[in-house]
Amino acid sequence: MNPLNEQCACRCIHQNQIDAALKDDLSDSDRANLAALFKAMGDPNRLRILWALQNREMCVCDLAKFIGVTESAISHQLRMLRQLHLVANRRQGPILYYRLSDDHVSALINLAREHLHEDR
Amino acid sequence: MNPLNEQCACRCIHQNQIDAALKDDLSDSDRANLAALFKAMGDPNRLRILWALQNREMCVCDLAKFIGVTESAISHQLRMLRQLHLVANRRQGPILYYRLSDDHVSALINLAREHLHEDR
DNA sequence: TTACTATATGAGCAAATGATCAGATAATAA
DNA sequence: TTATTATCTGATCATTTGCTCATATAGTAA
Repeated sequence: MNPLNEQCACRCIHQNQIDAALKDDLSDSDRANLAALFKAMGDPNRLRILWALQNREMCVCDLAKFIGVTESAISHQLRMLRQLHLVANRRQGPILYYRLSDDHVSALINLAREHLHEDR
Repeated sequence: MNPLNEQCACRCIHQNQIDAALKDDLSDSDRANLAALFKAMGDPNRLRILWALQNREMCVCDLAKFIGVTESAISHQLRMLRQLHLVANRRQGPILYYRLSDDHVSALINLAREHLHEDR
């Protein structure tokens, strides 16, 4: 053992730190759900959709033209965003108007922008 | 034109909404950087790393054992997290101790957890 | 210098992702 | 009913991702 106690038997492990990390680790479901949420926001096109919906409702074909992909692609993306409760919609005749489902979405985006724009 | 003005020449577009969305759209770099940030947090293993680093510094081999992957895998992930300014490190001898680089990371995770756990 | 250890890097590959296309479904109107 | 329109779904495919393995680099000590 060296005096700093920085080494260990099996390839440098600080076992107490590992045990502590395991003890307050995220639950399986929290981990999966959190990752799914961030992953959903981690695609440029989905992020653009969310950003645009901060200021207005939009229908599928509006979003398709806005992003520049097929309506099918938008519909697939909106399904994911719906399942994660990031967007909600209302029907008016044959048209579905999409909006952000709550304030957390905007808050997350703006917090992330703060991180990006902070001085270093 | 129907009375609700819900239709349009080319497949249901509300052109004014699209124009407005384009006008206040994210810049290319903001969009890319924001998406990269969320995408980085959108992987279960990277999220576990960030979560663990909220409460303690950890070295590469600690994290490898904690997550259950090779040190190489951890090193690759930490490089990404470093480049996005999500983690920082300090060297003590041959060992690099990693930590969260600022409070935004925790804030983002906790805000996302609020979203997940809210009543619906 | 050499030996040893912690971390980083590049190649390669299986799995996941995000798009398109074709076709299904749901709502409106004739 | 049928026709039309908006949206959704499933199949498919090129690209991206995240891992492991082998190797390179950097720091410490003899």
